[in-house]
Amino acid sequence: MSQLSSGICRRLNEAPQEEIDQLASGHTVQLLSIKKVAPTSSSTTATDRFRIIISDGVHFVQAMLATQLNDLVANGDINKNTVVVIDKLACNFVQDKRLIIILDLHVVSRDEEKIGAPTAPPSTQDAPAPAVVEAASSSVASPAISSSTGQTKQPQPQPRTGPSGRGGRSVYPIEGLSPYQNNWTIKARVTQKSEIRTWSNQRGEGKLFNVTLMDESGEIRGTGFNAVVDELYEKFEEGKVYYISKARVNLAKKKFSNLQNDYELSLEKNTEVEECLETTSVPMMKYNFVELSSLEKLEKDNTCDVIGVVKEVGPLGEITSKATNRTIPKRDLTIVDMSQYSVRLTLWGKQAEQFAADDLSVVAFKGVKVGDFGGRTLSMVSSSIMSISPDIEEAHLLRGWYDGIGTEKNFQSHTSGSSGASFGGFNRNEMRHLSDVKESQLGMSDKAEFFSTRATIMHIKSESISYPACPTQGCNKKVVDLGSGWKCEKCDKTFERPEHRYIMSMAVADWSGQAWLQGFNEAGLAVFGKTADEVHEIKERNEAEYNALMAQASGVTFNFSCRAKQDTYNDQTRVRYGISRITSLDYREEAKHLVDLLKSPWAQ
DNA sequence: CCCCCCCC
Repeated sequence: MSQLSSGICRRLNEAPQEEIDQLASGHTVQLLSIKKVAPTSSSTTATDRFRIIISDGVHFVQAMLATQLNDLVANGDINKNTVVVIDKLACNFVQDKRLIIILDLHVVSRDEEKIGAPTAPPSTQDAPAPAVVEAASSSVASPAISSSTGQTKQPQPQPRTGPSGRGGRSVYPIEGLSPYQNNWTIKARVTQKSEIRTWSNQRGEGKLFNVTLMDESGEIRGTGFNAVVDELYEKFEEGKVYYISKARVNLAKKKFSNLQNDYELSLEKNTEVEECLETTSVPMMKYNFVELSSLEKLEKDNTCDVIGVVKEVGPLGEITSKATNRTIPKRDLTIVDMSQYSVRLTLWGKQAEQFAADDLSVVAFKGVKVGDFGGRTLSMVSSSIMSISPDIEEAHLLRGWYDGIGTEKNFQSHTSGSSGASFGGFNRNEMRHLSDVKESQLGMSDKAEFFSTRATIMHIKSESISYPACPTQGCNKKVVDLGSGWKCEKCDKTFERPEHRYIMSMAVADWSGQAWLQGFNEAGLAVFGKTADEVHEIKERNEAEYNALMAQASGVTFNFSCRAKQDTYNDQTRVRYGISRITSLDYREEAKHLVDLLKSPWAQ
């Protein structure tokens, strides 16, 4: 049986604020209960908070587990009756309550019985009872603590203990900040500082910037508006540590940040910021990594932290923003992790241009945004941080795994899904035979369904394979021949000549059956190797040559990604299969896939 | 008080 540090619970409950620091570590306690407190947002584990009742065998008190220790609960490392040594804690005085936060601990033993018959410590006039933090939205902490003895405690009046810590400052852990307290100072590292951004909408206009502030207990986002931008923007430097006080604590909007904090700071005109040169106790960066396999559980537009091996570095490209018409450099990376998933991650601007990691580097990303194009994608945003080969445990683990066995692995991509067209590589997991597509009635429900298939073109309806389209980039609407020119109703413009685009219907077959697929411009280009304009011109000029072209296209095999969807035409409802992607067979890839199949568990 | 972050 373990020896507990009897007396510590009572002391934690009674010690004045300035003495708590001396109680901060080395105590052996038993965890009587670990309970998740009401989460503030739906399903993410990132925001879970655990309330723990710790016992010294005589008394028990409540504490919160710092969120960076949540894994201990998730992994089952700590449990009811686990005996641990608290290596670090912080106590935080909130109005008439005190809030104990366990910052670090290690397990002494697990399979223990409950030790002793601990009771709630006697209440004292001088010491506030431990706070119960229910959730971000609770405006008043619950006065009750649950316990095996069924006792409850009433909140005690809060004695105003004087500020402690360096130079008369009361340094609070970020984790303990809440709107219900003033006179705090945090000591935090700026891990990220945004550009100054301006906005203009119905409610007005202005400018702002964000910083991410971090200490050993947690992190919080700070925002400064307008005049505060002028005041503080230059003062903050990424990587430096500051004492910050007199900022307002507001509820955070979770959708726009994955920081583990229910609150954020509004930096005000009178907010005090002073650089602190003693920085050793403040860690450099905090991550809350999610596995790539679990990205589908996150909603679009959430942000997350991921760490992966950069398996592919795409070429530098650029896109033209539809909203602003500006061109923006971009580069796609494909990253993979130990969950054996891969995902595309897009870099923008300078980061896209200057990306220069070695092949197969481990790269950590903080605060990247989740997209749902063809499944799941990730994108850097202004508040994201990319760190190449970071010196952190997760990076070393991943490095070792990848170099050891990861190289040989196949990675599942996030490109199936039912949310959009297929992207990138051909998705073999959605591979169906044509008979299977029909038998399983894909597309017979109300929503579109997606599948891939390898099939051979048997016949192309050759009477009409293209239409005259508007040449405006991205319009593609059919234009009307006015005799004097071609008019686009949508663009309200007349053009000297149209740009033909493919629209074709073709019969394809595999060993199991056949189907009619609808193909558009991309499909025509792949099948004929010519633009629709060129083929149109051939058709006008030389019927025999056109027919030869059609004949040539038959008998060729492609991989198709298709969208199956019901539609009704002339009172007849049927499923149509649209080609969303078509690729020529790459025999090397096909053979590799066959080898993978042979190696897969169900082939053994 | 922002929360846009672009394209397929």
